[in-house]
Amino acid sequence: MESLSNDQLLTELQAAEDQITDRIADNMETFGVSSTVGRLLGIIYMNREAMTLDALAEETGMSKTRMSQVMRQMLALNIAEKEFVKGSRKEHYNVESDYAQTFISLFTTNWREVVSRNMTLERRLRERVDHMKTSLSSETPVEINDRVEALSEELDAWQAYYNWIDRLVYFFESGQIFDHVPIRDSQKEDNHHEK
Amino acid sequence: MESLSNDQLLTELQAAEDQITDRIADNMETFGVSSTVGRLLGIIYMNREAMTLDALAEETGMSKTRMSQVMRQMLALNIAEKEFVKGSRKEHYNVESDYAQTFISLFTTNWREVVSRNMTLERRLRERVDHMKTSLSSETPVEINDRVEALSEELDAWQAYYNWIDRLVYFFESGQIFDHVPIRDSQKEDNHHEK
DNA sequence: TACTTTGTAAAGTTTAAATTGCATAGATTA
DNA sequence: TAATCTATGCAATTTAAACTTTACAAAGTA
Repeated sequence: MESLSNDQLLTELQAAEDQITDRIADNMETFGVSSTVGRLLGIIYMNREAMTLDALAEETGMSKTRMSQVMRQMLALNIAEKEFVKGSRKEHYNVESDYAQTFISLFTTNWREVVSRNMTLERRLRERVDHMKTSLSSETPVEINDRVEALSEELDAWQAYYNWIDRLVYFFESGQIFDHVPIRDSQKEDNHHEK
Repeated sequence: MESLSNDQLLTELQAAEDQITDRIADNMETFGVSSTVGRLLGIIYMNREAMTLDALAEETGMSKTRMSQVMRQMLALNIAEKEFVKGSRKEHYNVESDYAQTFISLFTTNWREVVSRNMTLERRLRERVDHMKTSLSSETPVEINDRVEALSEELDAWQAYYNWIDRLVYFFESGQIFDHVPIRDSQKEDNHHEK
């Protein structure tokens, strides 16, 4: 294989770094966030230090307004933070540099929100079902009785599920997950679990 | 509070069931699938038995073509399956009725795909980095040296991360997660973890 | 055989999301 | 105080996704 000139090396480096950025962006979509969120995460991460909105706009070729919107979204998702840089008035944004930590932030932020939305509705529905139950009598058609009963059981299953997710989120957030699935695989050679 | 007539009960039941379906659909978006996927999941789930494309189209008011598209997607995601019904030539589709199992199917399907896409790229990139390394010499500018080194370390971190996700997926898929976060919470009274 | 029924591909349309350009508030400097 | 610069709200536009219509192949039925 040919040895590479310095110029070729630089080109290769840039290409490889860009591919990593692209893939980070790509993977981020699995969390249901827009690809630009992933793009910025990749760019700031690979830059290895905090960046301004202007720098990001420059890098992506997008408008500064969009950069502002996306960074705000990332702050809300807990995967970026503002960083003070003395001597500069501009806001500098940095991202979590630990992949697994980013995973956990996104996972917990997303699901915590779902759990919250859900438990509220569950409480409201349960009140209504209880009300229905008090309206049942011996003259109520059996079909209706069954449906109310089924609905009540459905709410139980529902509650159990969201309670499970809630505990799951905590399992991740508290770091307990790392006790059972450690970052570094203990089995060095055979690092793939059996089929 | 007023007691409800049978007609009112039926209306209330329908309203509650619809709200559950809607919320299932809503929550499904957290997995990054379209809301219609969630809608169909909710409808078939609440129907408690397999449904045909025509029935789904009827229920949703959408075209049969769209139902076909979405069901195919759900099969790919492992959250639905075809079910043979004798005496009918139509295809009948059913869905997983266990919430937690659905969660796991979606989680593992999505991330397994990410891991796969990723490991392929990682291998290719590593070859190229190795090639770059052989091209380095004592005359190579230190800046280039550093970047190659940084890239190489980045690939290590990357590999460790995806390997972690791979093991994480297995942790869910194999059901080990339930050993540590059981479906039914053991602490009945205090079923919320401390802040 | 011709005639239905079912499911899906291809192409076209509609709807929703992402993105931009402009305008402006707030903060900083001179 | 005016002059300047940053970040963001908002309306307008572009782009991508969801969805529909039409068309057709495969398999069944009469």
